[in-house]
Amino acid sequence: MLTIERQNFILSLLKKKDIVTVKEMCEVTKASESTIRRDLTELEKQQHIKRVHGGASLLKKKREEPTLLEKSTVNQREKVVIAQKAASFIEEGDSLYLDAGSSTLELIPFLQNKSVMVVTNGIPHVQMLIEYGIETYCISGKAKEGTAALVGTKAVEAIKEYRFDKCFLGINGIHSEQGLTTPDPEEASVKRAALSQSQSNYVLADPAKFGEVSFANVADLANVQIITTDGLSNEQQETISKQTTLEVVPL
Amino acid sequence: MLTIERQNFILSLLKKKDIVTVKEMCEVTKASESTIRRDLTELEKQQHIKRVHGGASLLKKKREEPTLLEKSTVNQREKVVIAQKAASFIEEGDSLYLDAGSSTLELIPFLQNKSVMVVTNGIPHVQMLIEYGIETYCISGKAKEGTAALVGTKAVEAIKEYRFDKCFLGINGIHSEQGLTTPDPEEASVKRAALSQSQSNYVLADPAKFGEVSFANVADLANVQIITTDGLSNEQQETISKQTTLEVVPL
DNA sequence: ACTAAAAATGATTGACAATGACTGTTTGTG
DNA sequence: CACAAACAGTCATTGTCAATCATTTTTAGT
Repeated sequence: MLTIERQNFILSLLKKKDIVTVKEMCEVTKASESTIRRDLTELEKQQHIKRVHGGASLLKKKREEPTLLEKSTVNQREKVVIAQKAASFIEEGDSLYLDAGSSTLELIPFLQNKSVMVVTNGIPHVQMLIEYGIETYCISGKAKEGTAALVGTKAVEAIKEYRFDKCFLGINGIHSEQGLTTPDPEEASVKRAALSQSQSNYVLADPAKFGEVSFANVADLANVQIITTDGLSNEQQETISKQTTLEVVPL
Repeated sequence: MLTIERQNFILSLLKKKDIVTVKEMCEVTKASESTIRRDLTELEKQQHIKRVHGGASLLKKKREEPTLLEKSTVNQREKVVIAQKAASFIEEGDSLYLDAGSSTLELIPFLQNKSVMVVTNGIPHVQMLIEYGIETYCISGKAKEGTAALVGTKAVEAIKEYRFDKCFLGINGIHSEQGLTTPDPEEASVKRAALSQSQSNYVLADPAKFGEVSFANVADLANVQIITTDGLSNEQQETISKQTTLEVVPL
């Protein structure tokens, strides 16, 4: 069995089983313990797995994120409606921050002919913005696999060099006590930086995000206005409304 | 069995089996190991397969119907050949700068599994780099319509925060007296900044660029190594060679 | 049809990568 | 603390690789 073949095999095992021991891997691949260990070392270096005493587990288990493409088909209609509402807040001459992610991507078509200035950390966003002829600035940072978002210290620093009239964020979890949360701490820092540089802050979120809690905290609900479609329970709607402005758009 | 016949056979094997060893290929084609290796080398050069220790696997197929990435088939072959030569200078662990533009884009497939670190100012480059699983950093800057390059003061500043082992540039004009030139002064500044932060500098240019002069000067010929395909007059070749290293790759 | 040049092939080689066995050390558990 | 499992490091062996050369096959020119 070839090296790469074996390593892929280990990865596929992990996808099914969450945690696999070294012994198990030796048996199924017919390779020696040494070899398996070397594979694990390498796979860990490539950030694919996390080694634990006795075996290995997938790096991103609880903090799993669908890629941008997967996201883009689900809730498409909702996203467009939300984006349209968000766009209604934008005024001529505004300087905006667009967070990476599929929700904010839908906002871009509504910016055409608005003479706004946009800063973003999303690679697909930059592409789309210039296609629409919008004045676009991209911040620096490390490009994240999957979502094509720019993150890291340099990203945070770069954001601090701008001031925004309005900031539009996507988010994974909205919770009355835990506030706004997202799976990746790196992305959370970037979002936080953007918030701090902006006058008004908007969060674009479909109803499924409410009540959810992800790993990394971004901010309190009080700091932002939330735009969503209807589909919330009255109870949820009331709890959130106590803490911040909640815009509910009919589908 | 004819050469082409055999190579097609190898490809068909791969489509079924994902990974095929050299030994297997020898058996089914009745060819020697040497011959199979030569086939593999060639198929890899044509970007059809990816060699792994002990065999070969198909190159990632997820980009079968690309958009603007694979646009002009004009000079496509030239660009690939030049890119391949350029890639041969890259060593394990290098930190690289990839200038925006289509020439350097062709370099990316050759970086797969090379454990390099790449900084770029090209938006399509970032996209492609992360698709290939390469550690990628994007600099900040204003996004230029048309080329999707990041330029401006912020871009220049951002570049100065890195050091590169090697820097790969595209260029519009190469002239024995006017040096390297490009139409946009903004882009020229960015290129210059990249050059100043890098140990070794390479310019990727097809023969049509020689003798041309654009508006903004980037650097003198002496500062860079030029990689091109044949198609230059002896006179041109001689003049340039006096000033700098000229790598001429056969088509 | 004949011959020289070019291309393809198979065998060989030294360099290098991958492997499995073995070592002593570290880590978790009772 | 003791003990076994898991670990990283080293070594000899094996497998794989690119480079080279001699031989055969194909192509081109006369």
